[in-house]
Amino acid sequence: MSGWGFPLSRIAAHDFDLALTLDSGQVFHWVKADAGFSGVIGDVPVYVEQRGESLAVSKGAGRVVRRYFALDHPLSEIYETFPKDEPVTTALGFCRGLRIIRQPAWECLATFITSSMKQVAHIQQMSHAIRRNFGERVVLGGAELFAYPSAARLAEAGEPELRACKLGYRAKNLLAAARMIAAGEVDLARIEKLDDERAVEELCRLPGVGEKVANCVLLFAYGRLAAFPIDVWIERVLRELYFKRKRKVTAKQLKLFSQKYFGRFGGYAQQYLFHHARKTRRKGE
DNA sequence: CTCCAGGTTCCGG
DNA sequence: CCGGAACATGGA
Repeated sequence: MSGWGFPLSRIAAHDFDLALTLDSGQVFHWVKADAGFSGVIGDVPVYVEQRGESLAVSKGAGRVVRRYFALDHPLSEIYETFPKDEPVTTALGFCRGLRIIRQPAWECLATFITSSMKQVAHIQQMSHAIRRNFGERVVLGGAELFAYPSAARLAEAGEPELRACKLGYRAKNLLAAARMIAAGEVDLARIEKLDDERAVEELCRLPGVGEKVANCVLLFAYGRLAAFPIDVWIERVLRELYFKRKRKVTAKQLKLFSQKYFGRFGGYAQQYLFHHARKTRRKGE
């Protein structure tokens, strides 16, 4: 039993760091609760708590949790494919146990549409506001949680209601994207069948989705572990650590370099470099 | 107050 | 293809 009076069950979780994973900027709605975290996976309210090499999870959620947190990813095999250079080695030492999770495609996509030019803290606020205002309310023990609203649900919202969630100019994009998905103009299930390049192209048909967001979705929702999103942090890392004394380095060059240099699990390397940079960089530098 | 944040889009070289 | 600018909002 947990402190809030719902039953727990235990599942094995080797090479997994729950807190690290939830703090790595992949997903934005989990909250600390008791000795663990509570959140919603799809429409299932879940409590998760790390206990060494296993997890205590709210009863019945074991299978969903295993899949969501990608406990089947072969981390040691993935680490072996990493380039043996200083930046990646340092990031790996900092991030061991961080897993690339498998989020439901729509909520991942929608959340990253709202992420542009926003700090993680603010993305969290927007995610919570959208869930609270439009999402299905679910209950776990005494606590109430909210699922992410479907595309169809958001499609019938008004732009002012979305702006009330502090989305700013992103409201228009999220609304338009929700309408296209709800209308079947873009089919997220079909993305599964496309190769990475085609999938990015298809996702980029949605307003507010460019290459960076599309790659985040491939990586964090579709399990395309080679996808390598290049945001401001990773761009800095690449420029400063891999192109140290180069005059002009274009976006195209950064993309080509990262795709061939980091290999078939480049997404993992990217996430480790990102998280390490974000957590260790002081503002003056 | 200023700076900047897990960008995208549009526009002129 | 490349560099700039506009676009909202709130932490730091």
